[in-house]
Amino acid sequence: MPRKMPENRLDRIHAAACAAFLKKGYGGTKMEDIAASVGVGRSALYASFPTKEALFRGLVTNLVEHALPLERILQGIEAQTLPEVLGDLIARLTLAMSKGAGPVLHRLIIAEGAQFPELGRAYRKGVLQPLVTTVEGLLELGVRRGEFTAPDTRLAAQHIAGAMIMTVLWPRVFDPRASKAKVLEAANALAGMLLYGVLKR
Amino acid sequence: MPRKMPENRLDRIHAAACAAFLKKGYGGTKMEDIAASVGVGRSALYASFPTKEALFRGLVTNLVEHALPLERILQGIEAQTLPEVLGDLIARLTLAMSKGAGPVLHRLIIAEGAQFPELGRAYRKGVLQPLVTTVEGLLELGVRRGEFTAPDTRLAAQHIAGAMIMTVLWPRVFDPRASKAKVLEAANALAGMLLYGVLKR
Amino acid sequence: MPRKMPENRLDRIHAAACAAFLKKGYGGTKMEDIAASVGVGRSALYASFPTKEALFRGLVTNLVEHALPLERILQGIEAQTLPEVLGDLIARLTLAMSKGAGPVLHRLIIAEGAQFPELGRAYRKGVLQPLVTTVEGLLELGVRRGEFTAPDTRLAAQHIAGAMIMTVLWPRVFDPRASKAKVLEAANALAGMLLYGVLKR
Amino acid sequence: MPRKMPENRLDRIHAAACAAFLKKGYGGTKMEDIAASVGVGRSALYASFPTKEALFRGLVTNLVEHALPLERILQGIEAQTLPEVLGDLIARLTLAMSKGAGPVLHRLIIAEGAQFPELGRAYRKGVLQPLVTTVEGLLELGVRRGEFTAPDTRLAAQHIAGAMIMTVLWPRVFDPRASKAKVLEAANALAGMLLYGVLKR
DNA sequence: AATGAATGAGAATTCATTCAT
DNA sequence: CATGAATGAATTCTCATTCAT
Repeated sequence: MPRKMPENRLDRIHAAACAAFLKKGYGGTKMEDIAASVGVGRSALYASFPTKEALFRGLVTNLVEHALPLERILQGIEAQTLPEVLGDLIARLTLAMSKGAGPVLHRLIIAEGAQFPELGRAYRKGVLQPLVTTVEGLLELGVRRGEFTAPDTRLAAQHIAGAMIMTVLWPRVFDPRASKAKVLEAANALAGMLLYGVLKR
Repeated sequence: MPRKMPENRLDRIHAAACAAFLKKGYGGTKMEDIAASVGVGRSALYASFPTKEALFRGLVTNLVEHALPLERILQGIEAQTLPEVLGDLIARLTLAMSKGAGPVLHRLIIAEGAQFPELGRAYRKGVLQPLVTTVEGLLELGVRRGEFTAPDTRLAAQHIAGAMIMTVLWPRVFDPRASKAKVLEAANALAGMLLYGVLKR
Repeated sequence: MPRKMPENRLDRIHAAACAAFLKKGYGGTKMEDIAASVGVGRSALYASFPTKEALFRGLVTNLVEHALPLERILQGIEAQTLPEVLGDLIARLTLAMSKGAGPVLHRLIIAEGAQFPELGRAYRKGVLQPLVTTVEGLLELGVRRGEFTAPDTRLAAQHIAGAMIMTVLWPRVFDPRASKAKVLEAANALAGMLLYGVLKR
Repeated sequence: MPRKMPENRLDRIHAAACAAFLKKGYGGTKMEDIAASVGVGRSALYASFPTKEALFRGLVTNLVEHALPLERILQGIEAQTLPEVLGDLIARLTLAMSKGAGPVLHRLIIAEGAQFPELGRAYRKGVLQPLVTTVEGLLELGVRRGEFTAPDTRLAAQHIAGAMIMTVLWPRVFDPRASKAKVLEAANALAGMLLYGVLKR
């Protein structure tokens, strides 16, 4: 069986690297960890990537590209009113970002962003900016319409984006034993809180 | 004049290590980086710490101990009504955690927590739990009094805590060029949003 | 052609390590000494042994196992009378122990035994005890038969064993310029002296 | 009490170094080991010796000078017949060499002689040669008188010297639990065996 | 294309030695 | 003089990367 399936070889490496980098960080991950996880020898990895750094960059770049399914989520929103749209966006996007390798990306950027400035830039451009901009757009529209209130829409959008990311990160980083099932609840609760606050009306 | 001040030697090492670990992470930081920053030779560090790992653990443990000036902040709050108390707590604590080495700790835990499980535990016990518990306590009281609304006070408290941490982290991690002056504004804006939401009443 | 013979790699390392440890002792031997002698880079050694200490232990353990060809020697003895058997044993065993890496072991144990207690134990169990016990057995038999005289057979056996080891060690340690050709003579002379003493009858 | 007794400072260092080098060998002994044992700081040693090597050389040279109390022993011998003189010499010298730091020297030379050739030479010249020569002299005299028999008096003398050294070494190196009380017995038994052999007459 | 043996550039750590006090 | 802090050279061990097969 020398011809297994070289097609998704790259994907399998990415998956293995993803898990390894998540657990040990860039510096703590050995090429052997990844190779063993894929089931090949160290040297085989070098057929797909010239260096460990290239592998890492490729992985993160790839994650960035799929991290924010904005368009898919936006198209799926059927709500009519602006507040409902924003709430749906927050809840659905948070949920979507929690799936699969989503949480990994944020963690890697927080951990290694300073050492790989261009990855930080790519993340900001590909994830943070679109997210913040989209939210800010909705907020501004709402403020103009008198439906939302926010002294500084950009700051508010940043806080909303940050809270979403933190919600995605929480079970992985701060609560290892958390049941994955709670993700949906958490996303909805977040949306509610950001829209209505905790103050009873 | 290296023979002059062995008094605060440990503090100086901690400060240098703090900066280095923040920038490069644990694995990426060389003892030489720290030593050079302190202004001594590599081996001088070993007079204060037996290993690099011990230095890291000591640093993080120290950061954990000073990360959450809960009591000081609580005593400083003069507000009377419950909503004002919670808002003050969020704003002041977020501001306090943004000072000095505060942001470093969160970043290190997110980055290296998986490799140093006991540090993760110490962080959860010394920072996360007190913060979440305190906020949850206020929320529950408010809910009982009919002043707050929250379907799941624990989840809400987690979200609030998470948002505070993310606010602390944001300028360091996601927005390197952000002016430090905005921290106060950001903290206040966060408190406002979490209390009132973005929905106009 | 370094890719040619990984077969006896371990043996070659052992041989090189043997020579190096003999000349410089454990502490004085650098991994590089051994590597250079084998003709490989430092790191190649770590494919065969996890640490320098493991290499040393492995070597000594190996030497212990082959240090005392008691059975082979005993089977080769054709003498009939007990005195002749003992004399043959002393002479032949001393000669055999002088061959190859034999002398190295005794020297290493004397030099490093205190730092590696378990190696000392292995040496006592694998070399000293069998040798002393065998000699003591012959002595006791002879004493019972009235052919030997020894107030304390165990002490006598220890002295005989010690004299044999010293004879093996002498040319290497105390007389670097001694011709190797004298080994046979020395072994025979030792056997004669231990049997008959120097006193003329 | 800043002026304790710097007189015997050198002796105390020698004693401490002796114990340390015996236990760990030259390479394995740290200056701190010795300093701590003397009860001073590392740097204080450098007032007495310029380097670790000089300390070691000085120690060994000193030991060599006192290792073989030939004259004292010879003067103490009251025996009249040649065999008795030789027997007394062997027994008394072996006993004398077992006292104090005696065994240390032989062990150090066996262990480190190859790394310090001049110490080996000093040992051969100051210990081995006088011992072998003296014994050989007695043997030759005895052979001429018809009292001793030895095909090769030099070889016989070497064996006797070697057996004596080994007897001195045995309890320290090969039998750590041996009671020190047995030394006298062992010395006498050795003398008997070397004179008369084990063969019953 | 894949392997595994080999490499060499580090990185942490140790320790003899120095020197200001 | 003695000390303790500091140093820097050495040494072990690791790991990304290469290359003959």
